[in-house]
Amino acid sequence: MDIPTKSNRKILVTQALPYANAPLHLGHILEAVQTDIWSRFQNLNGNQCYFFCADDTHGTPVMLKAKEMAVTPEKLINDTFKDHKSTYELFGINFTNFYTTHSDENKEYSEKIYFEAKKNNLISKEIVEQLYDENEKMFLSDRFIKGSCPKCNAPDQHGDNCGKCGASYDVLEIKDPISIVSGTTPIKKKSEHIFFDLPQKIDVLRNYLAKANLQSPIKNKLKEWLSDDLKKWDISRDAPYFGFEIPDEVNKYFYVWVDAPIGYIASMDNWFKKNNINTLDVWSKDSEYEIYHFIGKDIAYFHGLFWPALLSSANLKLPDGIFVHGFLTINGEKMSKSKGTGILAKDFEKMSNPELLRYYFAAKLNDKVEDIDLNFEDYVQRINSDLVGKYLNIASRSASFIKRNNNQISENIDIEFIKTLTDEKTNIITLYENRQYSKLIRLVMELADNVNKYINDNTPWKKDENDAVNISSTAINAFKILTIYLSPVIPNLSHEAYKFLNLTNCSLDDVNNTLSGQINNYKPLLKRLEPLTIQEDDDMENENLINIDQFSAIDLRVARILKADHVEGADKLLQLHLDVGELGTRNVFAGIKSSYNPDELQDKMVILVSNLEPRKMKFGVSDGMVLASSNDDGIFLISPDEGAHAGMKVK
RNA sequence: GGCUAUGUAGCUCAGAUGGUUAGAGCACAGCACUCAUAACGCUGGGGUCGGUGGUUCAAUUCCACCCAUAGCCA
Repeated sequence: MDIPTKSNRKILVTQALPYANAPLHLGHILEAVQTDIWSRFQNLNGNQCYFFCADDTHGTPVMLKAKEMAVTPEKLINDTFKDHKSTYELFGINFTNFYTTHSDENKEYSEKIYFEAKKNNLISKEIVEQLYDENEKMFLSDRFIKGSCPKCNAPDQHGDNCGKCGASYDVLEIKDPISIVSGTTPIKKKSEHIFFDLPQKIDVLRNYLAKANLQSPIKNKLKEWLSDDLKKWDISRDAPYFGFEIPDEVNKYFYVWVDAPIGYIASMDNWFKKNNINTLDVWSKDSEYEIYHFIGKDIAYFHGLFWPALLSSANLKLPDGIFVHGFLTINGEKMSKSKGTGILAKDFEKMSNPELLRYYFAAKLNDKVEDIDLNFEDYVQRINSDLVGKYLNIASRSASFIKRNNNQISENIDIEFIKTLTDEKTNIITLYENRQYSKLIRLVMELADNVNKYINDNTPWKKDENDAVNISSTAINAFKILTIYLSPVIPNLSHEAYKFLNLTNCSLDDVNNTLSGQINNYKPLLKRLEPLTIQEDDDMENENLINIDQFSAIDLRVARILKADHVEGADKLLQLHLDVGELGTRNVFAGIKSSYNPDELQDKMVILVSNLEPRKMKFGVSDGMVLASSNDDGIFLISPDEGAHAGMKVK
């Protein structure tokens, strides 16, 4: 499906909202760069394009993360907001507005859309039975449950499917379920949930699929989902839940996936209000705006089905297109914190210039749903040979001749040669428009090769000064054109290049103008890169600083070992019965068998982490942890000085 | 387990709706140049296009199965 190429289009783009429980990683940046390049290109090409985003702040993971950090969810999302915003700035992401889903605007639009859906008979209620954590007084979604597979009995399996035998099951069927949140055994409990009647929207969705600008694999996937049994969508969560309360209900909250996409509208509304644009006009069915969402393949379901259905239920405009990209891998590996391959976006700055990562991503991005690999060796080669060796080299090698001419550009240039570059403008536009950035980069670099060849063939160093200046001026004009072509990808470098050329920001139309007057002395805009290494994080300790509240959250107690026993079948464990004074007695399994005999432990005083979540083990539940220091030499229990008695707090 | 996508030179990727010797950039080798950040230019080596079988006069391109990777579903 072709995007219209008329000019003066009004376009709104969004990227997926980053979740507010963690810093951004490079995968977030991949999407931001893809979207930002597209948005910058649209403006470069004379359209009005606005780019909106927000932090996605609601839901259980934020709530639990805040609890873990011993702060309020509001504090967590405020801090994360600042962090996300500054990280995006580092990579030159040029949002029109970066907002938050925890906002008045979002509440307003969530309620508005919900009421419309209700008015249109799309809302119903059903009783749902779920696992419930009595300790935390909360219902548990599948991801917060572990237990044994009901088919093969494999222990420690996730809520809805078994990693051992591949079986899938309802979370209620899992054997010996444990709440990951509290470590206790949940009970089954019923409660009323609110549902959105997705099946009623099937024709709308079919029609949408036929008309919208979607990549064919995504279209097929959505079709497949549509022809499966569409079920009603559970849009409520019971308290406690960090989110918006559902109006006219008691203790019911909107599921985060309801108000997250509505956050696109809220972010726009927040900015529109200050700029005299009517949000409902923009989102009306006969809107003059085009709306596109850039997302990762993991959330195609929500954006392709739920979101249009939700919008349609409130009679709003459906997005003109959804552009889906694949995941980012690093040096061929999936990003994973434990393997150390999940690079935080902020840490990348310590390794290399973020602007150059934009170029690298552009050189690999296309309109497909394929994963993209960031390979460090490839990255260095690519930057050095493309940007330094080809593109910037044109300016570098031409500038010296112009300098001898008092930096005066000649207007007597090789028009025919310049035409070979300006002739590519429509191709450049098409490639940007269709998000075929990798082809675009290849094309621009081919042009840069041609310019270098042109200089080589014309040997200005062998010519008299007049000819040399003409040849070099031709090359500098070519450099200007290439700079304009690349400017959505490398805005900062382009800006520096414009300064060298004595230009202010250029639009795509400016490729047809020739330079005149003086330019400035050329200073290398980029040095060749050395091979990249993942830095051992010097700031690691800083990053991991905890505050006093977090430390206070750990309840350390002096405990006396009443009795220690061997545990049958355990290689490393001893079972300890502890007297913890006012807290009573505790059963703890400690991995100290290699260094201690049970009888030498009797009456020994130790330090207990008393509020550690209980851990269910094969041999029973371990309720706490005793502190010990260890290395290859052995394990050494930590004891208080004489005089301390069981139950005393340690701080 | 079912379905989908991907698998092309050391690396990153184009491409072929089946048809003479499969392409580019980088890396590598040789030559040349000296304006430029040991940059640039020219030439060259390098691939049985994931594997096996089938359809066909002809397949890397179509079909089946298999393997690897990614994803979706139950």
